[in-house]
Amino acid sequence: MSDPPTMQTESFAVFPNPPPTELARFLDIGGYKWTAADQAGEILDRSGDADRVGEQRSTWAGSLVVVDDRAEDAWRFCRELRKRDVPVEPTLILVSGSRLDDLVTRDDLFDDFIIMPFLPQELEARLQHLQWRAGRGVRPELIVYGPLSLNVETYQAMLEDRPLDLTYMEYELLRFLAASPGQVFTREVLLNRVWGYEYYGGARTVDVHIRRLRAKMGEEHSSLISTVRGVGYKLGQSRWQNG
Amino acid sequence: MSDPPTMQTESFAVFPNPPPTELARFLDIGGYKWTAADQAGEILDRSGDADRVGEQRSTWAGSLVVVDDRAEDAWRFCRELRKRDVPVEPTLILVSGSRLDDLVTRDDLFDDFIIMPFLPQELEARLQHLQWRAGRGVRPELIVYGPLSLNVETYQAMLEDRPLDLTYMEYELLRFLAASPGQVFTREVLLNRVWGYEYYGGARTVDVHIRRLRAKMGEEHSSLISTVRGVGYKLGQSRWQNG
DNA sequence: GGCCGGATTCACATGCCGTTAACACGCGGC
DNA sequence: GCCGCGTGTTAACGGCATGTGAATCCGGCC
Repeated sequence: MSDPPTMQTESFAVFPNPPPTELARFLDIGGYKWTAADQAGEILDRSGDADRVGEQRSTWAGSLVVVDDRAEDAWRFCRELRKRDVPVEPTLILVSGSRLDDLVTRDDLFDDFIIMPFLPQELEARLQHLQWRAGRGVRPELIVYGPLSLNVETYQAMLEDRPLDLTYMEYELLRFLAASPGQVFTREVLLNRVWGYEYYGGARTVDVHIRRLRAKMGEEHSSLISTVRGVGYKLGQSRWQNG
Repeated sequence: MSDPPTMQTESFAVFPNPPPTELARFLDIGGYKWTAADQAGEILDRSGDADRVGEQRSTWAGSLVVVDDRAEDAWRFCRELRKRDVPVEPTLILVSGSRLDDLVTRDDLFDDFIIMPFLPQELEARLQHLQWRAGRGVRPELIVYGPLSLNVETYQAMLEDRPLDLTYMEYELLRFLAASPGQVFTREVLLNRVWGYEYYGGARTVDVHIRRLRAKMGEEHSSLISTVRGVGYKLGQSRWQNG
């Protein structure tokens, strides 16, 4: 039936190794997984061979190829990737303005390109659009804390790979807490930020919703939300406290 | 009127009218044929009707849409073009850096984009690459999700190999949902994206169309569209593993 | 140990919100 | 013009999420 939300073990293949710092920074900050290589072989070896033991078999979200100094190597890299049946697509080319002419007659080797130096927002948008074209949709926006993960787009919550079905208010409250794990929020703050600034209700309302959340989380995880007596609630324990 | 019979008079549809001078200059210098318009209707009228006398029937190489001041109009332009059976594709968006955010969640409306102000060489390369892609027919015309499949070109919907006959609005709504399976859309978003930004109507309208869709899908498949209480609707199950 | 403030738990009333049916309007065809 | 159809609106219904009050429990403090 409907496939589970693809747990992103998918990573991007990046040429060259090491990639330009601005690219590495972008990928790391954006939370993308990536693997750099100088030879297409290194990538392809890691793809197939499920029988290879002890090593994680990777699937690929696409490839990012920098065409600059080592232009010939870069294009060879692309050509290699396209040859194999293991799709490491889509391919996005990062090209310096002076090498724009390299693109002509090579349309078959890439799916999109971007000029360096690039705006992070532009690269973000291009990657997203490529993913969309590939039928993968936008990569899910997830809030993860320990065993808990919230998919903001589908309004789904998972606890240790089991779905948690929450009501609207429960979800909103949990999402707010999970957005700042470890931070304590007073009931008043929670009422303002989750229920809305114009909301005037008793402070007990928060208590009850916390209670319902804990109940749905089950006994073993109910302590994920901890009470700070006299103050309010927070998600998770502070590390320095008692331990 | 005296073009050689083999000569296609393909030109680019351009929004808005008049386009920014830098774009007009680029097109003229590059020897591209183009026609600017403010309404998609002007473009579409010029497409069909071969019997229309004294007026040149045009075929289109693609469309160039500037998203800047009149962003809403621009997106409506794109949407109109995508709806019709007359393909005015591929679509390239020219967007100012400050409006890059407009691109997210609109992946279905364009094939590529470029940031203004642009390098002529970059636009040249993008147009060429788009043409190359178009020749290969890369654009997917089938949307498939589980037992449901939509043929975007023929406006036909199938459910478990049985044809579903849907009205126009029903089809548009279902297509929009199916384009991002699992993602929840509020009624407001659906009204904006499916009915159009200029549409102001009651939110109940969405409910009723969802109801009609579910009815036509039959009892066994009506759960394909799931309700997220307090939020909106989405395509796909609320829980993906047995439950 | 007793007192007290605060947190937890339970039960219940309320009203929001999704569902559904029925109707009104506009448009195109016969 | 009439009729059928696609579409949007309105209203009634009903379920369930939500909020509230009260009882109970717990932890800290004198």
